Amino acid sequence: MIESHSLTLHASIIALFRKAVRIVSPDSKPNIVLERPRQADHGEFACTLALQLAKTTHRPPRELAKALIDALPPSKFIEKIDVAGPGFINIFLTPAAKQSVVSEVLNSNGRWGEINLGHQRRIQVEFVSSNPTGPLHVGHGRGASFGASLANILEKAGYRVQREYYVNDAGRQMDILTVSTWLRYLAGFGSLIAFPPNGYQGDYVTEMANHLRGAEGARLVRTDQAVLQGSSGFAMNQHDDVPTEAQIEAHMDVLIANAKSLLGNDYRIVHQLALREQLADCREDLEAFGVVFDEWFSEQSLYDDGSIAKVVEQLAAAGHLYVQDGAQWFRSTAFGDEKDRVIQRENGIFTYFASDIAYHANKFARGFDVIVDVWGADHHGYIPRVMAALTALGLDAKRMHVPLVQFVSLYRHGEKVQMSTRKGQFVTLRELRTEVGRDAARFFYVLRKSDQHLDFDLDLAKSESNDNPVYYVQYAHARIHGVLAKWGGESNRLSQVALTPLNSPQEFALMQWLREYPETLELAAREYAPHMVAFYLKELAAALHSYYNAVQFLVDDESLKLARLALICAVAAVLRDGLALLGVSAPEKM
RNA sequence: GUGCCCGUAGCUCAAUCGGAUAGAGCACCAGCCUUCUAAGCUGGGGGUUACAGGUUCGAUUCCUGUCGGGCACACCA
Repeated sequence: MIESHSLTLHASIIALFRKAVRIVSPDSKPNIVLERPRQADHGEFACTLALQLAKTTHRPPRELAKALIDALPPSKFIEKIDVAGPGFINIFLTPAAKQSVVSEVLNSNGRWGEINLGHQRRIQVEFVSSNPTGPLHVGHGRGASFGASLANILEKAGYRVQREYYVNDAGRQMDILTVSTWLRYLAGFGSLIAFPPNGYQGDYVTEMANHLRGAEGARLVRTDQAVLQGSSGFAMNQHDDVPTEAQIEAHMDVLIANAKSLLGNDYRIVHQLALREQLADCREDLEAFGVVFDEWFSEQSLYDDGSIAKVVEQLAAAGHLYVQDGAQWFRSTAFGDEKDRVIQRENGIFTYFASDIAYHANKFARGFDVIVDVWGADHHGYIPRVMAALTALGLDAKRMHVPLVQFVSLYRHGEKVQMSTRKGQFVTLRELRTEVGRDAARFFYVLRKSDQHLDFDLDLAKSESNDNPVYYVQYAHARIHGVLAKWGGESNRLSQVALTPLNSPQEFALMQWLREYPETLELAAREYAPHMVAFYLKELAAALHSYYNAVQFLVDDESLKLARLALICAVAAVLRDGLALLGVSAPEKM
């Protein structure tokens, strides 16, 4: 990390206050915090130290504030200090201290905003992790945007980040996809079996069936009687009664079992084809969305290498398991969960919870200092049991964090669009990307707090995409580039120019925003809140547009011109950097 | 029923670990292009922060309760 002048400025002012406290109130050890006042006439920094100390010292805050200011050692950065309101200490920087940020940005080689919050600790961000049973939909898009932006921000904040996708390639949902593909394949050879209501009904399944036919010919065809052997047959068309949920699931169980026994080792061929095609599709889709993973971690591998059996043994050996009704239970209530959880079913099959324990134990074994799981909000009840299991294994569950991303509701023609992956009635991420564009989609997704429901109005996003705030930010960047292009000089020169001509309110406002960039990133990284970066960029763009309308850049006064160009060049650099963190492009022309 | 999240301008949302006069965008009204991009700017109206208490110098923020919305409460994944 570069030694930031901005941070030393911040730190040096805190150091001044620490000295002042030693004189005014030697016994106090307060946590000294500098705030950014919302209003410009409250200075560049504000300190609430006097208000904090008032309680313990039993002295009026304004009097304390005055005493602190008197005791403050002089600083070349500080123009003046005021006491305001109930006892705020407002600090006003000298013009030179404010202007210096411009050359800092321009001389940072694109590293402005880097902070050392992470101290190069290893952090894993796992996100999306959607079942590879169909195309990603708009809900996954939010998780993808959030996770990818968060990972970028954490990297900028000094963490070594690994981006991971957990592939649920081992469960029943994959079996259902496999059977669905096979049934479509059979239908292509004249099978009359009714397609089960809980099968995957999207067109992509038929496509995979065609690929299967191309690769294997008629080799995998079996008779309808054999495929349906042992099923109640409710799903045949002649049946009028509406089947119950349990009947539907039982029917699927029979189909899966029959498929496995009828196809033998060839079942794996169908399974692998479906998995391979879905993963490839998913990866391509995400990459086009600007979301790239370092690792695609297979759930199946945890079965194959015995990891799951191993953690279950570990838990058993530690006395955390018991048997009831033939199933094996984990006593998670001993670790704060509200009820105990089944880890191995009566039929001997491990639950998803079991593989999840093994997966998280594996993450810890890989040596990450911090583990971040980005989950949908509907999984919130799942957190305590995973934490419980990790604690039971002797791992430090506090190193795991689970930011929850709330649902996305899609609106089309003013009506809520119902989404169901199985029935194939959903708007896919791919469709969304095509309709509103990658930049708008990525920005729109992180434009609200992750724990807030997101209403995505497709018509608005499509028909009035010019109103999308992303264009506002990108336009600021394009405008700056336009000016620099018109000027035609060497941008590198600008990092050396004298900045003293910059003294208008708009210029000081812009410089203040530039200085806040690292602080915004620190907060966003701390709180796992990429939306802060999006809001920051809107503010910075607003300050730029305002400035753009107020002054002329290419003026005759050479020193004034260069100083102004240096300022907007620095603004462009920060806009570009911030947009990149969010996976949004920074066009030079619009 | 129990647990978690949420409730802020007409609408969509912010608000820097409790800070100063709660801010933007959209919509509405009035202005600004002979000059570097008007996808822009300037100004204006719009609020009992769901409600009632509590904690303190200070509460949208923390605590309790009520009302309203979402989600979760499997030997599913």
